[in-house]
Amino acid sequence: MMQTSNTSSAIAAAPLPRSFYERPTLIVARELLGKHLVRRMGEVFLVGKIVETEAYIGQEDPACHAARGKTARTALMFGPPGFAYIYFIYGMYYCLNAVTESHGFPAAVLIRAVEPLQGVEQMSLRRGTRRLEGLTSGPGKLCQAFGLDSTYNGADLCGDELYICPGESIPRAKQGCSPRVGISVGKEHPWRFFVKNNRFVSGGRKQKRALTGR
DNA sequence: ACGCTGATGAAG
DNA sequence: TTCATCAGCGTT
Repeated sequence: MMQTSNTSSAIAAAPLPRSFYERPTLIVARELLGKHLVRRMGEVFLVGKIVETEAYIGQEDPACHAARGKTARTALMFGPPGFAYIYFIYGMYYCLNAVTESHGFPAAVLIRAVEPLQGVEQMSLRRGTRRLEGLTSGPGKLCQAFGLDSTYNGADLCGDELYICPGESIPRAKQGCSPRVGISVGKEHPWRFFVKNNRFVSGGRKQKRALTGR
């Protein structure tokens, strides 16, 4: 049976079914809040509760990577739902998305932040910091903490290495939404979702500045 | 406010 | 082939 230790107690939950992802992206983005992102390395588990997401929806959404059509990079977004789309950005970071909607319609949910639940030591080592807050509060940070890079691009989120399973359900009243972070187009859509008053939500630089009034 | 860093895709 | 752009982060 599965080993049990302080750092890697077994996760009994099964991955969300593919049908979870094969729905309107805004619904998936909201419902992913509270779910558990899991990376399994043998008997060691890294687990985080998703607390911030963003929806990128189709070729009509100018901020969506697939807005200018299907390319080698964006082909995964056009494929079947429930797979990981991981891209490299700003020369240093990776970002994790879950492909949504039906095969042929390009859309995905960016996982922007998680609350560390399990494997904190591993995450701290990869991140090079001991500070719990800030360990996974951002799309680049969480990929670094979870050790996710382009080798996981296309990974099946319904598989057993990198997957998302039911955690808790976040009631609508505890969800917040806002425009998406760090984009220059498509700002009119409030397609960023987060768990209110959760300290692991990134917010992004502009939003932090906005909160402090600068 | 900037430097870091490299893939991407549009322009030529 | 060059070039601006970039769904970010850390330091200043």
